[in-house]
Amino acid sequence: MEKNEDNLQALRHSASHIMAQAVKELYPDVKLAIGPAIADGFYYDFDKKEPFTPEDLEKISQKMKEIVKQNLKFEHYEKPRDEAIKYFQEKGEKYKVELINDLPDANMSFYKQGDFVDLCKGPHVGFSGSLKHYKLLSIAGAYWRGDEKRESLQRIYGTIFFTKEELDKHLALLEEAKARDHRKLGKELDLFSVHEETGPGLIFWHPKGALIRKIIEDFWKDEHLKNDYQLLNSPHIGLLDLWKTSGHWNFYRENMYSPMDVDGQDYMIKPMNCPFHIMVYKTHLHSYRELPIRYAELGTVYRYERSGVLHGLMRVRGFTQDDAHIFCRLDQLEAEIVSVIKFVLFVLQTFGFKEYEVYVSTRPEKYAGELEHWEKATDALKKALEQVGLAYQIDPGEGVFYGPKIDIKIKDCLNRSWQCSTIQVDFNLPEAFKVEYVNEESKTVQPVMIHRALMGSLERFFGVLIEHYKGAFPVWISPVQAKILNITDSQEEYARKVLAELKNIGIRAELDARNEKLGLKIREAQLQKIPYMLVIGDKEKENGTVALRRRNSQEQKIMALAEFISLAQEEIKNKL
RNA sequence: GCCACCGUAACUCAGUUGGUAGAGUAGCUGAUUUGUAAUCAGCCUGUCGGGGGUUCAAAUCCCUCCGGUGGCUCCA
Repeated sequence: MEKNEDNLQALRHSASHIMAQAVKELYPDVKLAIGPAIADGFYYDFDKKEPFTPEDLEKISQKMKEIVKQNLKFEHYEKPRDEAIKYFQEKGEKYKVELINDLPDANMSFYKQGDFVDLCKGPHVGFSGSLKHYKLLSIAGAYWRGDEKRESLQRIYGTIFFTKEELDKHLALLEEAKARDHRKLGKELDLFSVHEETGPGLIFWHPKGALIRKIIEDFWKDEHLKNDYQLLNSPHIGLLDLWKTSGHWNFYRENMYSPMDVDGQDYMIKPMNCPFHIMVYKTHLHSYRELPIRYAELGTVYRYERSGVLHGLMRVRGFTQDDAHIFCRLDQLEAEIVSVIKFVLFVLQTFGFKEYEVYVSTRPEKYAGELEHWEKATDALKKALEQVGLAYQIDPGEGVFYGPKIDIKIKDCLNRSWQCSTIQVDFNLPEAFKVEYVNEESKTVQPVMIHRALMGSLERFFGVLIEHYKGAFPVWISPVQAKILNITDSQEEYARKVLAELKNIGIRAELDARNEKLGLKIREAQLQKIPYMLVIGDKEKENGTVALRRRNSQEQKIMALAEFISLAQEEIKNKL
């Protein structure tokens, strides 16, 4: 059999059936839900009273082995729907009956291997004998049809490949992902923490993390000023009425915290920055000549997230968006979106992210504003993407309540994607807040608003950055760029001079002057993933040199201090 | 929020069928002045996540709350 992608899907789908067969043989009372192939494996959902244990997984895996050995044929056949319903009703498979009831076809497609029969449109591999290189990975809860009001099922995840090598490679990838986990590295590199005492989903940036954040923020602000944005700062709370006007109270309440009483008035902690930027805009009457007006802010927002979804820096309850709101004329919309897309790509590429997945999300069921506006805005987003030459997919119904959006997911070095950047068109807020400008004919007109975030949130972006680089940040971002390691006390004075000189020209350097052996100092600097280690012994002291060792090689290079400085400056300038 | 699992020293983890806790690292003290990934010795460290219960006795069993993990759902 050929080993192309489609066949891999068939292989995985078949593995899911074999797993279901094994489960049915071991636990006959289990009811079957669904079991598809997914991106890197397969799963099957079961309705079983007692929870599956890790030991069960082992048993199921063994049973699967037996089934594979029997080399059963996957047989395809069809049954008329009433017969199919009757068949599953008799077997007590209520989920299958429900599935059939929702299918339009007159005949139902079945697959059978050995005594195991499943409703399934296929395709499958020919024989169970091909299912050799699999592994069951985890047990998880899942709702029937993804609906939390319905039955809670147990899902078993697994993965399978055609060859042992591919399976091993995939398992190694999972290990590698564990080693890169930003929560683990965040602790090891002392970057951030969360505390039970302060509440989940609230991030504490430690000195090294906060320093990285400052570097990111400085870069961000400088680039925004270069790109004709103006920087704002707005408060963290505001009157509830504002959020009623904006529509958030109607459409976004489940993500907002409860109001707090201040002098008898209800205040909200902000989940978004947009209404505040509108306040600034509205302090003046604006001419069409001024547009587009671009307000940018690193705005910290708080949103209620269900406890089960919180995850390190990736999903939190308080975060800082690298937000901006652009007020422009309708005829400027497309060009403005184009320049935002270009800006996004520039920023992402600077941080080393070169691959993306782009989505255009269209109108959701709960929405504000007029249909005609939605269409215009969606159209502008698509056209802008086409103009920049970015391929995109449509995400139907996934837009925000006030307008359609472009989401750019970045792919990290393990090919995992993370949603960070977002560009959203909004006709609703200008209407709600009566945002205006004066046109050529001296008439007041409503501008269009674009909400956009390039990195999304500093927290998530930081998390992705940590995992992408495995904590070994490029020199320009590294909190400590150079560690000076003297061998004995007698070079300490020279080492201090080196330190002062590096600091003086803006290189972030530290001196490890402890009375320890060089091996230990190297080891610790290495574990902290510091890009430059500068060893200083008697020879270096006498000659005014440093012995450079980089974190990514064992090789040492002796050079004049001035030479190291220009080398480092060059790499920092080029954001390597 | 829901399902499952987990929560022992600052960190990583041991702790047999219930008999009130241990190892490495870190920290502190001292010795050592060391040339590219761990020098040696000594010392210190805990309401075993919180509360309640069962028991003569609970880190271990039960209940409950909090927090974490993997998913579901949702999202920057």
